[in-house]
Amino acid sequence: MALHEEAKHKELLLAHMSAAFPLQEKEIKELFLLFTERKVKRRGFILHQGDICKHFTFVVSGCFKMYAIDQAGKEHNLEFAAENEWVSDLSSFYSEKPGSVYIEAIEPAVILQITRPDLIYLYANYPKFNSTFRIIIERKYIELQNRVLQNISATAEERYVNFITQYPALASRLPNTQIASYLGITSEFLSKVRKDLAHKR
Amino acid sequence: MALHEEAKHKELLLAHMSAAFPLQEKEIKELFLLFTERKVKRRGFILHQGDICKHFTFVVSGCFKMYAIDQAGKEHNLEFAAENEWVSDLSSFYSEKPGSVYIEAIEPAVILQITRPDLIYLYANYPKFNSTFRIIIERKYIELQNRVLQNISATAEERYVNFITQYPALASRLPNTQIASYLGITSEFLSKVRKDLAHKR
DNA sequence: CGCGACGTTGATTTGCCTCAACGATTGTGG
DNA sequence: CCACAATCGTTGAGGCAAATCAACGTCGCG
Repeated sequence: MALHEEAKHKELLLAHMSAAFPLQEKEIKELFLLFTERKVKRRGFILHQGDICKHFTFVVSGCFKMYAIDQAGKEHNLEFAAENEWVSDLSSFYSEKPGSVYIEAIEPAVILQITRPDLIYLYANYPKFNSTFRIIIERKYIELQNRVLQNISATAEERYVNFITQYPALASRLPNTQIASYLGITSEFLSKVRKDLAHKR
Repeated sequence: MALHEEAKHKELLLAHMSAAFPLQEKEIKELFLLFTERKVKRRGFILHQGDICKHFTFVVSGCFKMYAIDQAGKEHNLEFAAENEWVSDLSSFYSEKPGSVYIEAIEPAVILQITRPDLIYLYANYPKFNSTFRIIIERKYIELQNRVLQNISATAEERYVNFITQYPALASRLPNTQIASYLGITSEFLSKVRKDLAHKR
């Protein structure tokens, strides 16, 4: 991979990170130094169940799913992460204990990763990163809370319509099986829901 | 209310806030200055649907529920918050737009609140508070993620057992109707679930 | 004391799952 | 690049989990 490509990818990260709180030259330099680029093939894993999550990951291109597998062997999608999004098993990352989820590429992907010690170094030496990551988490928290509300109050059809409305880009590139798993329904039932919706117009 | 009582309450806040990152004298002084104590009666609201959420709230004693009401008029509990927990409609608090949830006291409560401008002042002048609140949100995020996983993968019975196991103190002081609303099931069905569980032993 | 919230039960209905089967895509290894 | 395999989307029959509606006794609070 050409070096200038990696530079371009880090520019994407920079644009994302400086949106809320613009970074200074020194901070940018550290940022570029501490994030490492990595390519991941389709079906490649960046985290297995039982692993300790060692990286905080920014997705440059491609798409990931984070999921758990239940006793019956079924996958349950907790989260998708495409370009310009963050993905990691926060629970394992901060506790440094083995986690219970998988993170797998749905499409070939390019990512930028930082390790826990390096992130802590950033937090300690450049307080601004505390604000930046605080806001990143806050946004994700608000998203999750809306999802919980949907889960406890809406029907499968309502959740599906909400999903394709809220994430049209994701909806068009993901197989319906993955969306069904995210919504907490079977793919067969999603198929029926889609049929009913098509019939309504 | 005696002043020394308010002081005791703020000590509770301080203990909570300095657990991860110990605070210095100057920071503690500001903390005590910017948080305001308030008493709330049972059934009292600290936030109505349509209001802009102006405060970040720390619960000293008592218990709150945060919920939304759907088109059919039914309540759906998003969150409980008892002693030593935080509650606020983050979405509205940060966007400064009207929110869609209620926050209501289930028990008579004492709270400590900080306004958005004062919190931003803290963030700007004492970077440590960014770390502190980042961690508070991270913990809540991890909790929420586990809840989503439960919602999309577990039965009502499993979710109930998990709830009383994970939050025994809450489970014993909340009416079952409120727990049912939190779990996303009807109170009638929760009653049946409890009967089945009792029968199992 | 009386009223409203609470917990429970039963009958019925509905939303969603399970299992099985099928063509249509898609991706991949040879 | 093709051929085969795997995944995907869909349909249908049957079953189960959970909602709905109605009714009732209890309890705590005002």
